[in-house]
Amino acid sequence: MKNTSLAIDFSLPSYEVAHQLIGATFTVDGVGGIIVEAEAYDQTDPASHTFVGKTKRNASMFGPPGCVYVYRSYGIHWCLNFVCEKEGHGAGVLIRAIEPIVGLQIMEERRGTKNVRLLCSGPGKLGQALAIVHSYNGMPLNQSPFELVPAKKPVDVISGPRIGISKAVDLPWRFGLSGSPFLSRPFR
DNA sequence: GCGACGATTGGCT
DNA sequence: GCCAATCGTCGCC
Repeated sequence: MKNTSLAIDFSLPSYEVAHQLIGATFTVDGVGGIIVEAEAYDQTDPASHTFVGKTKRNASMFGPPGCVYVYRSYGIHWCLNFVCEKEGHGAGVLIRAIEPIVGLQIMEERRGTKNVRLLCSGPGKLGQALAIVHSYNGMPLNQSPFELVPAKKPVDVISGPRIGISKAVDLPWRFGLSGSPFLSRPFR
């Protein structure tokens, strides 16, 4: 499948947005790179944080599309999502992996490694490398410190089952840049 | 108030 | 491959 989008349309269903995001460049305070892996979630999905309805934690995912949803994972990591579809729908995309491009040295320092493959190859690592903090929760993507630039050329996108979930494990809502060495795990 | 459990990671066997 | 770390959120008593 080819990603042919010229702009990210966050009013689309989350699986469409996740597909469009592959190949886009995303930075926080000028640090980041190319999104190579993302997963879609929505309210009809038992694996989604929003499946149980609106709560204090997931409230921003029921907010306007094009904003971020930040949550704490396993009491340790900060994970980053983009809100999709329509206010009140509870849909979003988890950003799982980025190919590090800009601000490599800063990311190396934050992550404590010089192995570029280990900088952003997972939602928790990415959160640490880009210094995602809870105060970003609900903030719009189209303004500082965020910058999101769609892929300029079509890229090869592959899909498969999502990772680390126990419900709806068969839904192929994980999307990735074909052949990228910067994925959290390979597609098969 | 209390307990179970994660959209994970990194270190050890 | 297995497992501990670590804590906010949610569900139930």
